[in-house]
Amino acid sequence: MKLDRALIVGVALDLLNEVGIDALSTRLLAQRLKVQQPALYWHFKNKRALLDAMNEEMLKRGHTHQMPRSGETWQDFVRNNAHSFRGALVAFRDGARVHAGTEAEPGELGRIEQLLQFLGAAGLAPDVAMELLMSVGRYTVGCVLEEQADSPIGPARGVTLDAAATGYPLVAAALTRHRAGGHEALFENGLNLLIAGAEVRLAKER
Amino acid sequence: MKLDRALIVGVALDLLNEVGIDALSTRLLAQRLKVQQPALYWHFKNKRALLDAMNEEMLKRGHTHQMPRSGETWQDFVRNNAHSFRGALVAFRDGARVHAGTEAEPGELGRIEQLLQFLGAAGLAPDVAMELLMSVGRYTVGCVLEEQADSPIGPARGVTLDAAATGYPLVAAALTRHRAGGHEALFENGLNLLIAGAEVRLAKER
DNA sequence: TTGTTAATTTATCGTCGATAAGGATAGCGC
DNA sequence: GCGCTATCCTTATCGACGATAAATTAACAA
Repeated sequence: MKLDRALIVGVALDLLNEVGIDALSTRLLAQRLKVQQPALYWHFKNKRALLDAMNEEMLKRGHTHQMPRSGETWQDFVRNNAHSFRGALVAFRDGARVHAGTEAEPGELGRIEQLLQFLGAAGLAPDVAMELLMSVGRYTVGCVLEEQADSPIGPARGVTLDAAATGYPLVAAALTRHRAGGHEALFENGLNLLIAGAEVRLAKER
Repeated sequence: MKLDRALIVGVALDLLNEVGIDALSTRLLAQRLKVQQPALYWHFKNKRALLDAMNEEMLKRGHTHQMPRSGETWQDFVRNNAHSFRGALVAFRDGARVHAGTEAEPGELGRIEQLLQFLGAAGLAPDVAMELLMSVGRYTVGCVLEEQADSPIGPARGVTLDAAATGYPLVAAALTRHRAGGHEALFENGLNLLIAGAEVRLAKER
């Protein structure tokens, strides 16, 4: 079987889900590809480049809602866009850590220009819109990073936390409410705060 | 010179600022301490434990505003608290990456209980207050992570980005506005969105 | 058939985190 | 003062990692 970048990235993503980013070595990946380790360096100049490509593929597969759809309000777009981004990161083990290591490339500028245009039509000045998008992006990465950080295996952590919360009634109350919604609900909540905050800023500036 | 945990952590933090987290090896640290590398393993069971201790010290030094001060509104507290947290992370090179690797320890529960009590007095239900605090925390980590990610050396990146933005008037406009405030203003902006969002949620639930 | 380019293997480097085993040092009962 | 013990550090070494150099094979054009 002949190698190429797409195949390597695909298998690397599979492997990422199996072993996590800390155990994802070039040697293990090469073994899975039935190839010697240095072969990878023909297709990628170093591991960082491979991880960048994995990040790109991850987003390409999962981040489907990059542009506003027809009839979408700006609030809905920001919300859907953020969920799409989060979904892409959550879809892979340690997805957020893979993403966080990459440097924001230019080339996305055309898309961003269109977004600023869309949000501008709704009354958001370019800088305000940009700030909102960046805030949501950073919030999203922060959320998924923490979400994927805990519980190497098993939900033991949650139990321990609940037990420790005994004696702290308010914390306990808040925790049980959280347990219901899970990570996604928690994410949605902060996202709503950001959007609501942008709404009042928009209302004030009119 | 005799070693102890505090000395090791202190020198490790100095070294972190000099070389960054990727080059911070146990060997380099040991050399700086005029000691052989395995000596560190008497005081810390592994490197993870050392990084945890560095994180703890980092927050202890910089995160000074953990509890509300007298006369502080809940909005001011959340804002000040977040700035204090951010300040602690920004104070060290790769501070956010050091922090992001650590797992949220229990033991902070007592403090959180007090915070929920304080925010509760302002009308925020325990779960709402908790969600706000967590959202702000994750947003903060996401922000600093990205802020510390770019520009290994020099502001070359900003220039390249500006150049690339030519032809995208809205992006260019937003960028120049950002250049003025820098990372801190950008952080403050998203923080204000979160707080404003929480305000409207509070107003609605009354 | 020969020459050339692309793709991979073999061999090896230097560095890393970590462990095992032993030596040194200091305190302390006796 | 002697020996016991716990603490703290050194020496030696391991296996795994990312990466490079050089030799080798495969593919294909002239």
